Amino acid sequence: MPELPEVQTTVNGLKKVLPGLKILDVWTDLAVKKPSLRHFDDTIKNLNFFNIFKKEVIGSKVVSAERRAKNILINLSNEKTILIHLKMTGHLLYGKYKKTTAMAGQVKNEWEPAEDGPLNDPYNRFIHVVFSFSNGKHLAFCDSRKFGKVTLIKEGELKTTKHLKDIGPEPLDRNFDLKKFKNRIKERPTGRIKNVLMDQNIIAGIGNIYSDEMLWMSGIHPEEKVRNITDEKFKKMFDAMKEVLKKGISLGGDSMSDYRNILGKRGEFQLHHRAYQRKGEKCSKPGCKGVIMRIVVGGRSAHFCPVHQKLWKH
DNA sequence: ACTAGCCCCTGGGAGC
DNA sequence: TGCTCCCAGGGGCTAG
Repeated sequence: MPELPEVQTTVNGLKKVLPGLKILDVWTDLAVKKPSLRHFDDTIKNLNFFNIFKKEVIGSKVVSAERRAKNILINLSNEKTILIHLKMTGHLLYGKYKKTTAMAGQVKNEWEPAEDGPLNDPYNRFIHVVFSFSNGKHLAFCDSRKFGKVTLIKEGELKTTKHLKDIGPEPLDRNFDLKKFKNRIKERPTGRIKNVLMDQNIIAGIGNIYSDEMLWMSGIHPEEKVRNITDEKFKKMFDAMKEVLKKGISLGGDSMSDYRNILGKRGEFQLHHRAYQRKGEKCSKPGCKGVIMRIVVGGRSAHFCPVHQKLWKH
């Protein structure tokens, strides 16, 4: 599940390869397959709008790439920005692709990695959008469940677009200190901490994996009400948040599921899970005798240790 | 303010 | 081998 560390890993890769490249073409299969181009969001919801998108980006150069929350922003020389949200199963792949057009009498119109392209991993085969660049390489948007979105943001609308305007502060910003963290979280005093941490409008970029991990580390039950959390616990949770997100980035993200970096390679954070997807396993906290369990919180699975992550008692 | 529930979507795993 | 059923979940949405 792409969360902040996975999106950052992708953006770190894009920063190295995209700036200066001119976009020559854009292809999608979403135009010919039902249910059309919902992936291109409001402004680009049908083929006509995809053609507008194409017209807007072809011929411009990539200036820079950045991350905001779980969104990838690719800034273009025409002062527009391509916004990509990977949602659950999306990732971007950079390298050489070849287009296959015909097979067994049927018109096929798909792309596959060339030998020197991104790794031909089974999870890298769901290609739905391909950008072609002036250096002969491609950027492919791969997304098995097709939840991801591609949008074009016009000049001056980055601050006001609905995709970004309500997003909370970046947890790894130097300026984002314990006091600000606490104030943001406490805006939802009756909320359950797991839900509040994953609310993008409170803090940006945290999803199911990293919220489970930071709560495990700080010894807080995922259903704990925010108003019950002590200052001491806030400090632990804040430190755990920074640690776990930085660790995720340094390990190249989490590839327990289908996330891959832009070269098609796995990250390694999944090898360091303490809670997420460890239901039934012994808690790895030294001295703790708990067994990790799974419950549903806010419609999402939450994994935690019932021994060292107890609910506050009244 | 908050929650539950539904929806988008489809590969993969379990069960038969 | 192949069928059916269920699950995963980010985020948008509605209804309560």
